Amino acid sequence: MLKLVEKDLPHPLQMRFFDILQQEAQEISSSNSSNEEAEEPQLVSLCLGSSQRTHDKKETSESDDPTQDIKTSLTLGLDLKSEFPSKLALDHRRKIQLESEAPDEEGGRETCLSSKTRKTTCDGEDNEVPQQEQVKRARVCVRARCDTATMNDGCQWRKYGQKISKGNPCPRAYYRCTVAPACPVRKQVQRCPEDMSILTTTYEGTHNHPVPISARAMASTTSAAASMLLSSSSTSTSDQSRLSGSTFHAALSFRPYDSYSRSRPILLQPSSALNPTITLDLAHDAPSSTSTMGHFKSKSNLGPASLLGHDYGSGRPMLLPGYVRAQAGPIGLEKQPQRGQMNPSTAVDKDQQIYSQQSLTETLTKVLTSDPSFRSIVAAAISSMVGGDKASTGQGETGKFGPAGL
DNA sequence: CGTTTTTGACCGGCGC
DNA sequence: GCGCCGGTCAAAAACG
Repeated sequence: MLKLVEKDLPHPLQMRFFDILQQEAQEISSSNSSNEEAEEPQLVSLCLGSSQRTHDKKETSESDDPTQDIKTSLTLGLDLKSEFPSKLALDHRRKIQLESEAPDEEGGRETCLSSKTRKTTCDGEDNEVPQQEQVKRARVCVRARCDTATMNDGCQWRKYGQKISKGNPCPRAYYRCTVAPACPVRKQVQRCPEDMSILTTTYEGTHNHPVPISARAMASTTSAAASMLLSSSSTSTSDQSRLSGSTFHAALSFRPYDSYSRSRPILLQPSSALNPTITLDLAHDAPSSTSTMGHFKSKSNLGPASLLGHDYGSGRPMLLPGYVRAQAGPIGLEKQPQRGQMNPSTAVDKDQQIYSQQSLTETLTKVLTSDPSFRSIVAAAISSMVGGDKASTGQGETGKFGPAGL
């Protein structure tokens, strides 16, 4: 059970921040048929997973229509159920099970995330695991200028692997959240080869524990972004008409996040990956460290080309709304009570970095949650991508997000 | 000595 | 079927 303790709220700004998030949540919930979430709006476990489609096509009724796959994989939102861990910590659960019981009792279920996971068995609860957990999860990719090895998002992470990915000389590091032993959240960190000061952090999964205050900014940011995918999927495509007038430069994309760190910021690229990935580009036109968020950018290889970054507005990086700029600097966030060990090896000026990153993520969240024009853009992009068929795609648990976020 | 990081091996998915 | 690739595991090393 994931409850957010209001008393943890450190600062009026945070309160305001959460207000915005809750407003957004209400919007979303009202626009979706989801009902159970509305009962306990304070329970915040963001489920970025997709629904209606299993991760392994072998398990599903295989769909010949790729667009159908996309349609059914767009569900994002909060999972407010109490059985959260059983739903979201599958691979960790597997690990626990392996430690405590005989492994591989019956390798029938293939609901876990990783390929390895599929090799071993998730426990019997899997029967109750919604399909949402069987699909690849949405990912939120954050690009930001960062001098340290990882962005300090407030959570504790443990590195469990590193790989050199093809096409990028910079190694990709794999981290998992260690705030809670069974937290399924993972992140991947990779530097942009073209600009080593830009760090690409991809978050996947949902924390199954209350996130530290210091982590809520990022968690909420990524939650909001992911929720945007969901809420937008039920928005009319007529919103596309608003694109050209929008302040934001955005394109939506569902593509292998892996290719994200490549050179082209917007890339139309075929993909079989079903992980919806939304990218928050904080690095564009932003001075390092105190970066005002350059713009929000998400990309789609599936959406119409007109959405891919060159068709609405001037095509130039957007200008931020005034309030964003105003808050771009370090703002009154409480100093982190616990900083975790995000980056033990670096951090010469850690405080400054923390401040700037927190302000950055918070500002981003505000953009995501409060700017209707942006919502429209994303909505239009998704709508076009899914062929306008929203609402009907079985968004069982959708439409909510809250401070706990990812 | 417990925890974290490193790093080679392993596995499954996917494209050819 | 084969090879490439991304992601994860797990033993060893490093660290505090």
